[in-house]
Amino acid sequence: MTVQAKTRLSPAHEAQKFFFELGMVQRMKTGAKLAELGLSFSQAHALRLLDPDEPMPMSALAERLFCDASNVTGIADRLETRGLVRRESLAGDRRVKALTITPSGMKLRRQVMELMSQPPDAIAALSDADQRALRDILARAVEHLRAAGESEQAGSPG
Amino acid sequence: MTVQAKTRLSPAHEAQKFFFELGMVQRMKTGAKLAELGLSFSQAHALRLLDPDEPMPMSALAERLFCDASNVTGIADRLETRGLVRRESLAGDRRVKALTITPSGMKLRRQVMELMSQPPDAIAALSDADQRALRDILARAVEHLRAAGESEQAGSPG
DNA sequence: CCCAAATGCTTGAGGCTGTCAAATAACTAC
DNA sequence: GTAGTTATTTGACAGCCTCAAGCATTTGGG
Repeated sequence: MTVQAKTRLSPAHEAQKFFFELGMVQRMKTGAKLAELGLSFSQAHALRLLDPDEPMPMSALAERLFCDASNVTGIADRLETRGLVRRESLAGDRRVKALTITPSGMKLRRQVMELMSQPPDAIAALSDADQRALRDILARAVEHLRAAGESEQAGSPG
Repeated sequence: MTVQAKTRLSPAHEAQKFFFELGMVQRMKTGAKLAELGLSFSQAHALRLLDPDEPMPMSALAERLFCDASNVTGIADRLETRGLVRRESLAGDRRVKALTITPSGMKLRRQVMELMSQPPDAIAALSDADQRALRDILARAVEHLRAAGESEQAGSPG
């Protein structure tokens, strides 16, 4: 018979609920803005991951996109068709094809970066103190993420 | 020439970056767990949105899924084929078909709820104080979300 | 040197999500 | 009761995603 019968969720669970809701809305909104640029979420994300100064092998992109290599073929096809990206066979190993951003790809990429790094209104509307606190807490969470990722690579993959 | 040359991003922008990264990883992980249950993300989300005690018209579900009504037809088809859900024509208006969860759908729904409301490891690993602070800040953010949503419904829709 | 295994990408089949436009059925209002 | 509206479905189309199979290239053992 505690007082908190109404909210029987743990703070982490409640946070997760809010996190999910904010993420959902944000995904819809950026999705719509990306559609105006003629890009799907995956295409935009791929464009963002490509380093303008360093061609990236398609397999490396697949890894960063957490998806199958065969999937990247299609995504690269569409980006290349639109002239945003070029396939270049690596000199050292002619099997690997590295993706290079073209000038027009660079231009679009800048728009995508701008658009996707914009915090959602709900976060922009928070007080300065809240924004800082949120940033710090999420930074710590991401740190845990990386720590877990590394121990997974090395030790017992549990 | 301020000191913060290293991190030239605003707190909100940095928060957004971390938020995106955490969301991305979480999506992958829950996606994998859902796949083990034979559910796609959309199917799981739909199952979650269905109130066990209150059949929901397909159009209402479409609205909550932020997608076209014709899309819900397919999702409902797949859920119904697996016996998780039933279409029931509304007594008052035989055009609308409301979705009801079947007993086996209820069972799976409970698993989905459990699975998707679980906070990601990165958040579970935070201190109690951080978890509470995160919950409170995100709660305020969600409040802004709702406020914006309501003013959008009523006032000038931008 | 040559063949086998490994590697990087592509292709094809198949399933899911999503959109739009058109069709159908049922309700509402004049 | 006829015209217009509304809820769902269908069909066409495109993208994402996976798996298995195929092809070219590289690597390594004999």
